[in-house]
Amino acid sequence: MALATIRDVSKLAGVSVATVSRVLNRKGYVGEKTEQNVLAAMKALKFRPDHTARSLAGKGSSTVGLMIPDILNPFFPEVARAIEDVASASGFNVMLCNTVGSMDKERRYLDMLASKRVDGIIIASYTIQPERLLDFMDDIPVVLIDNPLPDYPLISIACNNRDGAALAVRHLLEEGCVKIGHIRGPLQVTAAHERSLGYEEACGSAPWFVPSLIAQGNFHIEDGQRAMLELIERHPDLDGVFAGNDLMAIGALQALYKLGIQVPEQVKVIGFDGVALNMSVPALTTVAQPIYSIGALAMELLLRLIRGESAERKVYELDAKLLIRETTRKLR
Amino acid sequence: MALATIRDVSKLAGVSVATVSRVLNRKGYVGEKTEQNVLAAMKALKFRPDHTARSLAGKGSSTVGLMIPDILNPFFPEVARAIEDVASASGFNVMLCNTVGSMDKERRYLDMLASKRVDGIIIASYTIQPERLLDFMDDIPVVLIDNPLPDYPLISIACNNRDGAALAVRHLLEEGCVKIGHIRGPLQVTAAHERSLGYEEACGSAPWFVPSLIAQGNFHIEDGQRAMLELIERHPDLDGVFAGNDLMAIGALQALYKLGIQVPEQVKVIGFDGVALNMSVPALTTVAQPIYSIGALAMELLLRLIRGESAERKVYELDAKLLIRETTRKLR
DNA sequence: AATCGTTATAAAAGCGGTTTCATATCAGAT
DNA sequence: ATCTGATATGAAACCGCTTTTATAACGATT
Repeated sequence: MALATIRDVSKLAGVSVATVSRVLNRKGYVGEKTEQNVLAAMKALKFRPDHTARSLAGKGSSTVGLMIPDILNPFFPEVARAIEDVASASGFNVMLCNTVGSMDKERRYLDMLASKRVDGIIIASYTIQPERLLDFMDDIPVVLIDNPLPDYPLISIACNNRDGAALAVRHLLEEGCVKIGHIRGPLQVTAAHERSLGYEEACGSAPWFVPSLIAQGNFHIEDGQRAMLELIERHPDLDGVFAGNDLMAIGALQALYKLGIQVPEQVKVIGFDGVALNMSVPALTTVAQPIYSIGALAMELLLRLIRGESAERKVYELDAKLLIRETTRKLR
Repeated sequence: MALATIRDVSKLAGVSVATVSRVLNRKGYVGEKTEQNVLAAMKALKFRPDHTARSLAGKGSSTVGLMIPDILNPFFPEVARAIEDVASASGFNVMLCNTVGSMDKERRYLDMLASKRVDGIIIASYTIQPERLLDFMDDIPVVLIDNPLPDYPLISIACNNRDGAALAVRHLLEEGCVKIGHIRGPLQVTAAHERSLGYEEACGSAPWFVPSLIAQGNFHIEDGQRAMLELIERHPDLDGVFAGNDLMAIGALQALYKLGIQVPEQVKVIGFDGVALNMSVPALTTVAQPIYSIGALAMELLLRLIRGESAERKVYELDAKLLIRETTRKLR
């Protein structure tokens, strides 16, 4: 059974297609009885309007694109979840675009999304070129997440990385640390940079501070392991570590475990992100980004843009908050 | 600047729209010189064909739907990643549908996907009704993952849960365990059931076996914690635990940590799934599903169906494999 | 010289909706 | 009795692309 069209319905109901369309969209005048007939015909034929045709005819596609660098990074599923929740509540679908950080895939996806006439795009990217974006935005609204471009007239959502980082370091200080190292993220990522600024803000002027207390990694678990080993070698008297993200903090934890160093007794560890799954043992203290809120806000603002409502083009900054668990403070 | 249409191009190139379409699709006769003209016109107008119109006119949408219960469960991002990789390599897009396990959302999404004329659907669901699915499959090819429906003529991909579970328990036995508990997953999930069958297969006839060695949970970390506490209370002499998935194994680990019980010295723990991120300390021994392969195979088979190529409608079972890490065997 | 298969292109008919415009009815106002 | 505005409905154009059908030119066959 091929799917029924609006014309089939109109025939069965003995009305014109225009009338069926009106019923479909609850728009324009339709007689009480006519409406009933049409509705009945639809039911009888299992009519399901063709979105494709509908968007061709000028309505939107009710679809938004979500471009992220890597769905395996637990941060992004949570963002995706929020976006999907908000989108779905407004009758929108989400097209998933995993760019694996490749600029080429990014470009191809952008083209593809435009071809598919998506109504809007949410992008998390460390490599996107602002000019390409601005080109696009004439036709399709865009919202950026995670990595803002403050100097361009576009909407970005991110958390206050600098303040969050300072929060983390101050917590370590309050818990009694007197020599705190930092495992910072990739140099080109703004968020990583901001977090290291927060670290320096909180302890850069301490008498014990030296630049060699900072190691570097690419946000992966293995980087955290390696960096932790480096730090301990350089500073055996280290008693606190602030990692630029949770994954590297986990890596640090694993390295300390292998070295036989007790956490939190000998060294305290704090991460950044607060990804939903709290899987480590002992449980990782961290600075939690409001990940879900970031995603939800991004989608809400995108919806505003899509509907042509006003929305200020600026960087929306959300606060991170301290989540004290077991790697900085002994239980009981 | 509104986007250029095929008519704009035809006008600029001084040919008919049919010719432009032929150039676009490399199909039918087109003169050498004409083609050059058309190509030039396309470039000049930044022409980008409208996928919407194209699919209305009978071509596919080059889009597949991916329905999963929860993107926050780390199993699914990995599946999604695989599916996206394969899809994207063949010029397909993926529509993300997070059902949060709700049958209602499932139904709505299925409708939506059909309305959008997706070319195929990959579904992971514990609640889907086979009849609805069969209805659909006349129009749209479907591939199931994770939770097979063996009694229906459709393609499912899953791992051999029973053998994998037996593998896990035998590993514990080999490592010297003499009393092994099991934290099983949700009763209605086939995979969880299969895994508990594997457990019983491997040790159900051991002299020490009693049914109270089996606790139950819903695949979440907290369930693992609670179940572990139950088991230890019932059997203080327990020295091994096989959890039905990694999340519950992590929960078990956390519970043991709080009880001050050493892992793996006093109690050994093994999980199931092998999700990409190995975050626990000590690192979790587990039975790894070939998650990426499951996703990739699902998408490959779906592509075959879409292209009308032959594909056997059966359950494709992939082997799980033991991943020995630190929760069952002391390092060095 | 008549016939035929290739090659090259255009005109037009969809695909399944939306929307504009025209037409018709009917109740109330004048 | 006529006019007017609200209510109802249908015919047809249109969205941007694909595809079928028609037409024409051309070299090769017979």
